[in-house]
Amino acid sequence: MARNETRRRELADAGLRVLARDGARGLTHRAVDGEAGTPVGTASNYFRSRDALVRGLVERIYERLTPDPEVHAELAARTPSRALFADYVRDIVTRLTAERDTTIALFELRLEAARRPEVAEVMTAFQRESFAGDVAFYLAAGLPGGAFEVALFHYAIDGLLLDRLTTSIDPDTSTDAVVDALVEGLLPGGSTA
Amino acid sequence: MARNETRRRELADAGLRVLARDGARGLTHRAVDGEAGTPVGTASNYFRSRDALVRGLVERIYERLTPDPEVHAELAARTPSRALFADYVRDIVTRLTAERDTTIALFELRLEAARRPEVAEVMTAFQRESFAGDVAFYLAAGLPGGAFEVALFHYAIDGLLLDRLTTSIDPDTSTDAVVDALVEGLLPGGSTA
DNA sequence: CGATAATCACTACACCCGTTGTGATTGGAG
DNA sequence: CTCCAATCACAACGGGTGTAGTGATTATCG
Repeated sequence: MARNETRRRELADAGLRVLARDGARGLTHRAVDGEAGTPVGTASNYFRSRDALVRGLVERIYERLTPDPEVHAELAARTPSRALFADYVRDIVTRLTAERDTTIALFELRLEAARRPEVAEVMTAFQRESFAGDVAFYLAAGLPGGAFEVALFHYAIDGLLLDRLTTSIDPDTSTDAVVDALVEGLLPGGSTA
Repeated sequence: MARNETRRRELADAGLRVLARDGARGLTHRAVDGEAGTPVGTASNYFRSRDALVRGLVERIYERLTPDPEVHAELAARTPSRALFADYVRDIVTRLTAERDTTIALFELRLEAARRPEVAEVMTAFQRESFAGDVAFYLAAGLPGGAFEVALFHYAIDGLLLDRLTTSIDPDTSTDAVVDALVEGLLPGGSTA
């Protein structure tokens, strides 16, 4: 009997929903079964321990958040420019805001990584890869600077997402306007209004 | 017998340490007692339920993170300028980085606020107040713009702190350099290198 | 100084969780 | 078709957790 990867994914997705909705405290084997609609014990069969469950969730996030190659290709085909990069950033923000559960779960796992080295390991790999991709795109767009500038964007966007997904200090401001302002300010060579 | 506020604070501080070290999952009455060195049952006496405990932690954070009036006054006495604001931001980042436990606990509570309205209430009050203070300082420094620009800083700095306190994408870059670049870019009227 | 009320240490209970084990079921290889 | 190995559903247990309750202690006030 083949390893049932589909069901494993479903369970992991259910786990991410639970993690987003109920927090680390609510993430239990039984809760995952409840969310996935599987009989009690199923999650426990697929992820033999709670650590294994968390690791499974990180790997699933890794799978879900790697950028869509189509969108990526489409963007890469366009003429490199400042506006192109703005679109790139906006796409990321839109996607992560839409996938609220995944993004909140991601924040939970980042905090978990601060405590558990094994989680940190998978997490670091994911972040580094994602970061490297962003830098590559940035350079391909012919923009000045490099890793340092992209890191600035990462910080700002993480903070923006956290604000948007939790208690916001400025809920009335359009998210796009914020992204535009960030691109304007953090990209070298911007207007200085 | 008077309400023992000192002990209540000690318990809350212990709770914040536990929350930072073990996460929401590890935050239990008994763990708080263990951390505080008080007999089992003490935390449960002071915070009658787990919800009450969490609320107590938020209130304690509120207490601990309100800016030091001395430092604030000292800064306010200086000539308003771009460099002054940079120092202001740097002070905040330094303080929050040093108080690692508190800051991580704060992130935990922000995620918790996304789930529990009662936590969100206290959290919103705290953030709004802190934000208003920053805006006031920003305006007093005679800098162009206002709430919108300060919000940008908030996002960027939250993201920076999260990066610094968990798995960093760019651990070798100096935090001060990042802050400088943010001030340079996000403050209207900066150089455009 | 005595009354009073809250703190404090400690106990007890019901509940839930992680983990492990055990047959029944299932689908593919020989 | 037959056998085999992995999946699956389910049960059980040891441990930890939230919560409430109970006297003893102690500080404060009339």
